[in-house]
Amino acid sequence: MPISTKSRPGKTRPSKDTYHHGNLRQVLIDTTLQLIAKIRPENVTVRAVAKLAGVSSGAPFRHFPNRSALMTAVAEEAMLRLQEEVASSLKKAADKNPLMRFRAIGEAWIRWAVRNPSHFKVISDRSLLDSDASAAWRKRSQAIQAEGIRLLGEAQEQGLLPGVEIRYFHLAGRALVYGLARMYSDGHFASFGLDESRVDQIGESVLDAFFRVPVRPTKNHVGKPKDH
Amino acid sequence: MPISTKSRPGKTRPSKDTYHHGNLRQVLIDTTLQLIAKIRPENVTVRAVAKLAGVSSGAPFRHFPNRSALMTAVAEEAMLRLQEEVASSLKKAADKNPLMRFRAIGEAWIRWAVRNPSHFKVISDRSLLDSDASAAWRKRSQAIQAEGIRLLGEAQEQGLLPGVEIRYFHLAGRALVYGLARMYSDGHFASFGLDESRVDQIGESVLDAFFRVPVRPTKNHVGKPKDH
DNA sequence: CGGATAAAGTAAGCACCGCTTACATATGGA
DNA sequence: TCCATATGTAAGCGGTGCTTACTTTATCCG
Repeated sequence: MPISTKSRPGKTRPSKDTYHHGNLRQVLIDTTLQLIAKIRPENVTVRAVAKLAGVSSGAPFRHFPNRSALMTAVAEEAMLRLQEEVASSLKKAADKNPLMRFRAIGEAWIRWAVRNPSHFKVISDRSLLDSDASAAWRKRSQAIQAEGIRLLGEAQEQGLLPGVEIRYFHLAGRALVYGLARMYSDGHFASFGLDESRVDQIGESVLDAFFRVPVRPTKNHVGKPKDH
Repeated sequence: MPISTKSRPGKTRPSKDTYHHGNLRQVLIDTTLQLIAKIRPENVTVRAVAKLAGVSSGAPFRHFPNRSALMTAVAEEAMLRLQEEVASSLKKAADKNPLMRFRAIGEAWIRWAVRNPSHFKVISDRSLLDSDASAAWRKRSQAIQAEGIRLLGEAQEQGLLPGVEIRYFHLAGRALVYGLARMYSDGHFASFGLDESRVDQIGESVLDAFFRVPVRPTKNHVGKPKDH
């Protein structure tokens, strides 16, 4: 079980002693996440969210103009967490070369997608979201992109990427990481003979392949079975 | 406009002069594709398909047990086309080395996804499909996988992939291509500053980056504006 | 304070959805 | 020829997103 269901940014006091809820907006967001952890996000209904939150089926529409807006609010939280994960990953890799720090972004991406499957689902399936999403959403997403491109520029200056167009190398990295996370999320792993519980190690190996890190002969591929 | 809407495998004679339709099953599949070309597949309703095909809203359920089964039938056609595209791509690359033939599979994948967006959409969003899809579907998919791994094995024997684990190199290639196609399909290109009409050339450049093909100095990046 | 006003809840209902049931019609084999 | 079967229709069930009309509560200002 991911920790997604625990509320975070808001206080989430679902005390419904009074007629007015007090903090229904945040409670609805958290409740939606709770449901996405159990059933596919496209099957989450506003009515079910309202019921679980203990309000009438019309109440959510006082806080969100429509279902997509609710999902978009969830996506905003998701993107915030991704940005945090990326920042923490970059801090850990501060001493490494720019190419490896670029890789650290990819690792953070995969780690985030795996540990927050509910968040990832709602972000990756944009049909659930408002057509032009929120400004905050776009900003965070683009900040991560910009950092990646900056790092690749540094790498090229240091001669780490001879003859490579960084614009497309960046896009390739993004597509790689996004594609892998989505394959995991969509349950494609089984048809590739992959063990879902080893997704972290698989992610590392895939990045090794992308960055052409030579196979380490004594690499321990056992790994812990699961931690949840 | 993609050619997806043109019927192919069936004769598709939607003549509804008689009470009985004659070939409703195939007509429904083609009609579904027509609709997916216009609206998101998750918004395609059975009722709308039935109406467009000129039958009652209950008629489709004589041919498909549920909506997912209809979508799965569309996906089967899609996978058939993908396999054809891969086969043709491999035939053209017959004289090249195994690594470049592996790349040719990826090129076919992207080309297929771009030219048959309706098909791609229905295949990539597995939540629309029956949980365990069809046997034919899985078989075709796995045949393509097997060919890719075989080619990488050959490449390694010829020393073209020193120190790379082919299992993960294969997975990386698949994730790369799938991720790029999905980014295109989901409209992520705009937020990456990419021109959707140049997707073919972008795909080539991304594969260049993945395979570390050096930048060709005189590469003409102008290209035609659009052909549709 | 206290009362107007706005915010935020409820209940009921609309059109549409996937899917089922009961019935009507056509087809093809004995 | 006749009837079993395949395949269409019409009507309807429960569930959906969302709206409307109404009710209750919080807030703010004279």
